[in-house]
Amino acid sequence: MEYKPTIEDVAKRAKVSIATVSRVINKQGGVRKKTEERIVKAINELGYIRSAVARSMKKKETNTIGIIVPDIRNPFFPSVVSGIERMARDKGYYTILSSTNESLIVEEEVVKIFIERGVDGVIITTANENGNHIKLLQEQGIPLVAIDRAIKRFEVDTVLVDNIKGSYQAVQHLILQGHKNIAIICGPQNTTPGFERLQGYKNALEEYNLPVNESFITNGDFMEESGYKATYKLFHLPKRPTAIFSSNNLMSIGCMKALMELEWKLGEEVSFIGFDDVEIATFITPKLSVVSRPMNALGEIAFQLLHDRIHSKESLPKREYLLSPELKIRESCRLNKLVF
Amino acid sequence: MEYKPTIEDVAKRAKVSIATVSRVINKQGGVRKKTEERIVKAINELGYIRSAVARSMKKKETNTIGIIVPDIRNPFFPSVVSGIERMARDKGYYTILSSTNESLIVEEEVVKIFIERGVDGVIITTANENGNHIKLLQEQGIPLVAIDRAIKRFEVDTVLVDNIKGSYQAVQHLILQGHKNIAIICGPQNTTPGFERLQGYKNALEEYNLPVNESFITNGDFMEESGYKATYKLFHLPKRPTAIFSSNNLMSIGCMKALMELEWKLGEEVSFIGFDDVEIATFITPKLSVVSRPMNALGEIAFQLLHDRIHSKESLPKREYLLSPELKIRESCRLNKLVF
DNA sequence: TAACCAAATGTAAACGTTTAGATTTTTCTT
DNA sequence: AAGAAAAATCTAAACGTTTACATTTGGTTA
Repeated sequence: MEYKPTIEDVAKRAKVSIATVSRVINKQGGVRKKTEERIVKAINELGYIRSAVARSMKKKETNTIGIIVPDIRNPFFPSVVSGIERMARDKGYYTILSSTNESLIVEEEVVKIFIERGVDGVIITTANENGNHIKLLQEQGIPLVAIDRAIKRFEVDTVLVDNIKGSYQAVQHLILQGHKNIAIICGPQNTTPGFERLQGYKNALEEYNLPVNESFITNGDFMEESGYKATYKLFHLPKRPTAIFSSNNLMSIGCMKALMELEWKLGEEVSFIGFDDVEIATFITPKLSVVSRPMNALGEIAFQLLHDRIHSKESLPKREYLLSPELKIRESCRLNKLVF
Repeated sequence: MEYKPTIEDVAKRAKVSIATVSRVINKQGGVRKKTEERIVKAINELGYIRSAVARSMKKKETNTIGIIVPDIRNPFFPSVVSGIERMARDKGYYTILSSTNESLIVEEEVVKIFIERGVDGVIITTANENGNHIKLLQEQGIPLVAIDRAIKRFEVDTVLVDNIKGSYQAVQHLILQGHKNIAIICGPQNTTPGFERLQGYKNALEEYNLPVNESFITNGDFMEESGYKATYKLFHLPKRPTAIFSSNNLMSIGCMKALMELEWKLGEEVSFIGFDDVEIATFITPKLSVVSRPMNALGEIAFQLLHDRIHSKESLPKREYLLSPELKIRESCRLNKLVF
């Protein structure tokens, strides 16, 4: 059965006009019961399925929202996406998801495609805060919400986690355990989380009158490999740090791998705390302490904001959510023996 | 700039007909250089972006493929999806992804929506092999490829990993280490991987003339919790197994959590091997042995098959790929001391 | 039972493209 | 320079809906 019946076929078979068929498909009422039954019967007999494409064409809405994430393999994002998806499905929206691998170019392309496809809104964790594509989106009047990473140059609804607070607390915890030589594995400094987590680190040191040692600040790109390399670098420093704070989950994993290879004893020779919980955290001995984020909530709120904006007639003011991360103290931050 | 320019606006501005504009948008050639320049200029000045919706309407193709997975939070799927996506983007296709949480109902709904939206093809890991939705897809003539889980009732292109072989090898390895009391944590028996992995387990036992002990066969649903519970059950058996084979990654994690709580010594009192590699594998002591699958390849092949089918005029025969899993021996399968 | 009214149904245009076929323009040939 | 051939361009229909507005139907009232 290659032939796809259209609303016209249904109309003919039920001996009514296409307008009435449309009316029953869309449950608009105002159709005599008997006619409706006839139409429903025709629909079933023909196996008619209405074309969302034609509908979108006329209504100028697609009930689709685009989601852009930098890396679908980072478990943080599936969790967020999962939150978005559940809410969206509930409201009759569907999601089209793209992972850009942190590529600015791919991200711009994806946005372009999303616009072509007429998405009703976009939720983005941008790899490219300053890109031209954000402007494009705004020019088209397409609602946008930024998640996890802010977009400062534009007025955009935003839902973030308090990175500064999170990393401040993490580093503070380390300090209170007596650590003075605390290293950080940074994320990219042109992203909100990368930048802010370094900021929180610095704030904590300053607060406790600890000097900032530039050699303890290592660069990473939120990928596992970079956490691994950074750890090696730290290990080979003339004066090693006694504690490491990693700016994200993947880099934490890389860091752990390096630690094992180097036989740099976690919890004894070096304490550790990471941003974002990781599956391995509770399987490593000692168990990893982490800053954990409410990922599902992040997604749900993001969709809610977007949905509001899609359906609001007047233009809403910019709204910002700042969720609190939670410090999960486990076992990887030990008292620094050197203190005593 | 709320107003969206159409092809007609471009045509007016460039003083040509919409047909010529269409020709340059689609790079079909046969347009004088000077005219083309004028048109391109007009496009840029107006910020024209062609409507994919209108285009799809006319061309009856959306350049979209639908992907259905049972659980986006299982890291196996992001990896597969990532493979699909990369290939797809390369060929100008976009993906719309839905995670069904193993729900048959959600899966049927999603398929319905995909059809409405006119996807050009579907890649599915079904939670519901026998569902009516598969038939629907076929009736509509929408190309379909099944991945990871077969759909036996219908003629469907399929790309699987050899589950029987994988679990056979895993269990064989355990047997060769001297284990006779080997337990399995099963997946749902109405899915290909769930069923086949049990089959491979049984085959191995039979091959080596070992009896099948029903109490060693525990039921799981591929979710972490069920692996956890199954392990507890095994632990409290009057006669404990000396080795456990877990049918998937999430259940392996659950199993590990239980092992730790129960202080059931991994590698000493109980050996372990799991289907699918997991992040935690190399962080646990002893390191977990696993059956690992080529996830990216899975996705890439699946897309390739789908793409072929979308573009082939004649109807292709059913094609099946069976990829080989790889046994990664690490440390969690020790010689069974009871042997000696 | 005629006239009227509300409810039900129908008509036709519009949404923004693509494309077959018609027409015009340019180029080539002699 | 005229005519033919080739190239460029245009016209108009079609894709499958939704919807404003027009028309018909059936029921109610006087």
